[in-house]
Amino acid sequence: MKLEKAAAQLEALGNPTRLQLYRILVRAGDDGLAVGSVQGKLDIPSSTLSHHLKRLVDTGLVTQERQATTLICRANYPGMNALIGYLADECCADATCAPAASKALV
Amino acid sequence: MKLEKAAAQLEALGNPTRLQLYRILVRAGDDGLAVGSVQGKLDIPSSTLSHHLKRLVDTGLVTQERQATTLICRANYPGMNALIGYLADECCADATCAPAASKALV
DNA sequence: ACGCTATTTCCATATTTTTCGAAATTGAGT
DNA sequence: ACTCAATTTCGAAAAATATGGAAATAGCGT
Repeated sequence: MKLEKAAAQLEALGNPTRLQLYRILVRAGDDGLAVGSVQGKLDIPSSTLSHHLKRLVDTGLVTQERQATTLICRANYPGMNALIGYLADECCADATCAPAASKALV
Repeated sequence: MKLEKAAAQLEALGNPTRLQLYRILVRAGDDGLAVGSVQGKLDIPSSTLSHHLKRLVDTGLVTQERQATTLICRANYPGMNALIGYLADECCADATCAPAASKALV
């Protein structure tokens, strides 16, 4: 994982609306969720939602798949895990990282 | 961990310069690093560095401690772990999270 | 082809972020 | 008090982001 990519993903998640959006997709699981359904849950204009979604897709945190007229969105778990791995790796490079939490990631 | 706080921390790390800065502090370990030393490694103007550092401190990812005229900066490991925990928690809320990695965090 | 629904793109604006020189501040040490 | 070094604050300009209305597009079903 390159620093630039990690930063882009972190920035993508670093917006309350997008973090909430991502969380909704995570909750939806493997079935994913149509853009319209997400919109219903977030109650924001479709154009705004589309912009945020694009950001998440572009950074590799979300994938999309067409099903007829609707677009199914899914959280990209491996992508998130790579990011978490990157952070944990940084965090524990020094081994003084307090909790055993991220060590389990190694 | 509240969504707002998580988003603020993610946004703070979501800037290449700040992520690099944070990484430098992580590498420095418990001894921490003076602002001036960090500046030497990053080669950016002090005022710019100060702004970035403030952002990391404000979001709780970095702590600072005065030692005479120099300010020692340290990565806040527990803070980072809380963030990683939050992300992992989100990621695995659905249990379809592919790798076993973040499961170990629970 | 037409109509319908879902979603995106275009465009424009308000806000926030990034950047950094210059000036101010802080805290020894003398 | 004075000076030097370290760091922050001020002020300001350029760039990026966030937001959303309106128009365009895509893809069925008829």
